[in-house]
Amino acid sequence: MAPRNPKDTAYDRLKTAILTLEMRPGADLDEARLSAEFGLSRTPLREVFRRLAGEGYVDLRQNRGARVSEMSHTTLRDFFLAAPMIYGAILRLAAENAKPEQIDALKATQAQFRTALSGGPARDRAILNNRFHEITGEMAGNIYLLPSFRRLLIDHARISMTFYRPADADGAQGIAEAADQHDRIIAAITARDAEAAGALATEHWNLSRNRIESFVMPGGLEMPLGTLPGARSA
Amino acid sequence: MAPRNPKDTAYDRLKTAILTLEMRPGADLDEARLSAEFGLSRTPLREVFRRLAGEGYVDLRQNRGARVSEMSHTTLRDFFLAAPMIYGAILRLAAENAKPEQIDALKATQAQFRTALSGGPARDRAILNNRFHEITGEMAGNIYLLPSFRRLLIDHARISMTFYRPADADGAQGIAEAADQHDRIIAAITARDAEAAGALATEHWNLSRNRIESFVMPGGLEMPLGTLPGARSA
DNA sequence: CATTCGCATTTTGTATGCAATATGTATTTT
DNA sequence: AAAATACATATTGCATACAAAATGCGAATG
Repeated sequence: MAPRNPKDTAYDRLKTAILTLEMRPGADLDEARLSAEFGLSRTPLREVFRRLAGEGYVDLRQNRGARVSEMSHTTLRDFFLAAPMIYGAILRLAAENAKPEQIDALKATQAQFRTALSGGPARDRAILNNRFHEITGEMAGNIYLLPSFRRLLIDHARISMTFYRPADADGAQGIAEAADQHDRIIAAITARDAEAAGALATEHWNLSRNRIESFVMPGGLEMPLGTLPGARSA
Repeated sequence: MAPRNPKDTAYDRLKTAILTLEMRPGADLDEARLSAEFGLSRTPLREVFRRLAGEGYVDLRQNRGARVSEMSHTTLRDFFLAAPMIYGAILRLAAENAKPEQIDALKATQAQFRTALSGGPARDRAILNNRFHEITGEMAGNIYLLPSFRRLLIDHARISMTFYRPADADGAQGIAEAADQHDRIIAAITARDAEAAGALATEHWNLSRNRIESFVMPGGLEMPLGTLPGARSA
């Protein structure tokens, strides 16, 4: 879990920073600054950028710096088109193929996630939720589905950060519900029940979508129009 | 289409070599030899390797060379699990979102493909078929589906190379059928008929799978068992 | 006063040399 | 003779120096 060499450290730190929105979409990555920060020369750092680019964390532009990959309205739409299908497939396959040690890892991560729910920082919640889903991807073990799945998880983490933040009552409710779904997912996988797992994927995404919808399209502020100067007050 | 700088040239040549099986799965890429061949130093070539690795063309191993990504029985199974779903989604979205100039590009590629069918080398057929599907991916324009779709196309090209080779009668028949399906795909996309496009995806994969099945599991050679020494001939 | 052009500065890209790691081979040891 | 080990060779990884490209700024011009 703890990478020794500075290169893997740089990779991990950048990855985490991007997932938690510590580095905002569109922000550019300064080779000089970061190589100094991680105590490593530009050459290996640039290789880390290439790797991150391949996985969808950053975008590279010719003769221009690397940038944290963007998120737009379009991507949000595309996201909810692709996510249920891919995640449904992943969970089905996870239920069919999960190895015992992977199930143990999933349970351990879920335990940590629950701990983070009661008191940890939003950052930890998002990272542990991400890790939970990463493991389901490993369980499925289909190398053709993983690239898209991993790409989805990146933006899922970033979108989630909005509602893993200091939560209002509704937000906390949603998070608790998500945690319960995780438990049911673990149960379905343990029971090798592909059907149930697939159904849970849909459920899990519906919850996510509802939370995001209410975030993107809030109820509307209840404020009267201002009165024009010269107009008579009622 | 023609990349100027040696870096893009290296990227393109390696990509093509891998897709056409000119570089076999598992073959290792010699930094020294290739950098000499492409007339560029090891540093940028290593960056090309990172890029190719991110897209699934090669695998990188710590302190070991880069290798052309492997294909096994397992991957073939995973392939046919994932392909119909992803490709179905891609073609649906392509029908919904294709832009006129993309449709033109698709038609142009299909024309070239047909030309290559009558007389061109197997290599060209595979590359043009690959290009055809790449364009449908661009039409769909969903950044979350593309990573898996592109990964599938790599192995699709490599698997296809087996039956785009000097074809027997059955093989030629299959290729002609595939070309016809391409035309129907173009028609569905032009008509913005997502349903038809999705159905054609399934059809297209069934054809592929049948061809591969008959290649992987051939009819069986009709040869009698050899007689044991000392056994009496009938 | 806005715009454009040229120059200085910053940033990205590439080459090379050296360090670290892996690989192959010959020698020694049992 | 087989196995293990030490050494030589080859290959990969990293840092630095230099080249090329982009950016920002100021001056000149309309």
